[in-house]
This record gives sequence, C-alpha cells and structure tokens, in this order.
Amino acid sequence: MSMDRRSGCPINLSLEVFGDRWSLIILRDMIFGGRRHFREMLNGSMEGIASNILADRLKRLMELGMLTKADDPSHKQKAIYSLTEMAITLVPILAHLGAWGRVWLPVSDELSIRAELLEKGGQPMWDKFMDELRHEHLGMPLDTMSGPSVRATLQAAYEAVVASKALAASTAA
Amino acid sequence: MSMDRRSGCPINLSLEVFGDRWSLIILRDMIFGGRRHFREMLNGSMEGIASNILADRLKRLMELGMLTKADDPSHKQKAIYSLTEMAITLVPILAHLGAWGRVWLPVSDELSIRAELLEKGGQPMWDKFMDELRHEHLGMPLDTMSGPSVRATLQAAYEAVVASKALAASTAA
DNA sequence: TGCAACCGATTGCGAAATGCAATCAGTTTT
DNA sequence: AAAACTGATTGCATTTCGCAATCGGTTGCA
Repeated sequence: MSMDRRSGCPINLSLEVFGDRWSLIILRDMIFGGRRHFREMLNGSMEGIASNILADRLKRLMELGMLTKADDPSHKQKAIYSLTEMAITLVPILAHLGAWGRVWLPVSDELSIRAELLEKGGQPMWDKFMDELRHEHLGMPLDTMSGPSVRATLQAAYEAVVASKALAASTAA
Repeated sequence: MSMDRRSGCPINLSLEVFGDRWSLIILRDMIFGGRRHFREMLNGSMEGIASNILADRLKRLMELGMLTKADDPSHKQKAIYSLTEMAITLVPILAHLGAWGRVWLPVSDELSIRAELLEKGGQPMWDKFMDELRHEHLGMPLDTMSGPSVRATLQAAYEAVVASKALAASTAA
C-alpha cells in the first residue's frame, strides 16, 4: 500500500485516498448503484473496470478503512462489501462533484438526472441518503423513514429519462 | 491528451478532469496559495511536484479549460497562469474535501486550520472567496468588498497556529 | 561587458501503474 | 456429471510517473 504522506494537508491526504481513476467510481457504484458483490461491480461497471484493478482497489479501500468485507450466508464463496461511515460521509462530496460536472462537462442526460436531483435535494436529501446507507451497510436503525428511498427515487428518475428518450427515438423513426 | 469519455456520468467526467494525484494540488496552490508562476508552484509545492509533471498538468488543465496563460509584462519569459470560472467553482468541492479529510485522515494541525475555517464559514465564505478569485484572475469588479480577503484570513490563521506551535516547542525546550 | 541567477519548460530513464485476456480453485445450479 | 458462477490471480504489453539533468532564453547586478 502506498502510504505516501506527502504532506498533512487535508486535500492532499484526501487525494491520496481516492485521487485515482477508479476508487471513486467503485464507491459511486456501491453508493448509488447499491452494488455489494465483486461480479456486480465488475459487470455492472459502466466504465468497464478490469478485474485485477477492481480487486486491487477493493483491497486498498479496505486497508484504508473505507470498506469492510463479510461472508455472504447464501453462498460460501460470495463476499459482501460494505461501506464504512468514512465512505458514507463522501455523499456530499459526490453530490458536489456531480453538480460541478453537470455544469462544466459533456454529461449525458440520463446519467446527469441523478446529479441534478441530488443537487436540488441539498443537504436534507444527502442526510436522508446517508441514513439509508447506514441502515443498509452498518445495520443502523432507520430513524427518519419517510417515503421511497433516495436511491429508488434517483433510479426511477433515471429510468424515466431513459424511457422518454427511447420513446422520442421510436416516434422519430 | 486523454479524452477517454469512459462514460457520460458527471462523477466520471469530473474524475477524468482532476482524478489524478497532482491536478487538484496545483489548483489548491493557485486558489489558496495565490500562486501564479511556474517557479512559484514548483518551489512552493509542499508535496514536491516535479517540473515535468507540473508542465504537463498545466498544459492539460489549459486544454481542459481550467486555466489560461498570459505573458507577464514585467518579464518577457514569465507566464502568468489564471484560473477560469470553471476552476473557481471548485471552491465548494475543495472545502468539502478538506472538511472530509480533516475528520478522517491524519492531518496536521497547522494545515487543517484553513479547512476548518472554510468549513465553518460555509457557503457565504465560499461565495466571498470565489468573488475575490474572479477579481484576481478574471478582472471582475469586487462587488462585496468587506474586510480582509478570505485568503488573507486563512493565511493569518495558518501563521498563528505555526507561531503558537513554535512557541510551545521553545518553552518546552 | 561579463556572469550568475532565474524563466518556463524538455529530455532520458528506471519504476510503477494500467488494461486486457486467460486462468484458477471452489460452489452452486442444472 | 456438466455447466455456470464465485472472488480473485497471473502474465504481459503499454502507458504513466517521478526524478535528475539539462535546455535556450531573460534579467539583474558588478
């Protein structure tokens, strides 16, 4: 593991944790995609991560305290990866990152709808989401259960955009 | 230049812009350190960036629209690097990143004081800071001038911590 | 006029990271 | 018994990284 400690600057140290091309992508898929298993992350990855890179990053993120691994009772070989509190608190950063990318970069409509909703929802939505993630990954009680989960809301919006684009394409043809 | 476009996801695209170990460090030094020249960034870099990496990243950040370069009137060979609006709007992300790192990583006292103040200042402070950066780098008028600049405030706090640590060390000895 | 210091880079090179395909042993399903 | 699936591991070619040395040109000072 690369424990550089180039400096004690908070921004530098944060970059040393996820300042590479894959770590945050993996966490994004776990947080927003609800992925928990190796194969899910491998095959479900939109960007096409290689299996050795995935294995390496999962190991690294565990050593850094961002993830934990547990046996899946349903399958002796299956491992379930869980987010730690440290990783769950990245939600506001991911929200800001998505909002920034949506403004300045050539994002696709269907993939940016989540970022848009998350931005509009603001801190209250992020808090609700983190609460849901703590329930899912850490077994904490859901103290503010109200309506559909944030992930389901985002997913539904994503699918609505995909459907509307498919409809527009078929009527145009 | 690597225009991957692995996917149109806002988070992925953001990572393709500054998802490496140096780009954000350079921007941090320009934003918080007020660095504008190549040598300033090279020698003032706490983490010790190499000159070829710095040159490569400056070029890359210019191609991506995060920086611009202009001649320094005082020195025919000197170049002044300026942040674009795209880079200035990274301030909230850097603030969140610093806040997260301060909680979860082994930051040093003197280097985390800035992140602490920036976190406590919240959006109003970030807005004031971005306004000052627009003035500095884009020549925009300062419409909300009030008191010392955010950078000066952060710098003074940093120096106060350094001084108090030096005092503590000398009295202990 | 000479010369050292400084300017933004560039080059060469070994080390490390990346991306891809093939493969592994064990588990579950069929 | 075979096929599909589990979380990985290995080998290998390519790319990137980090470091030191160096470049041609500019500036300030003696």
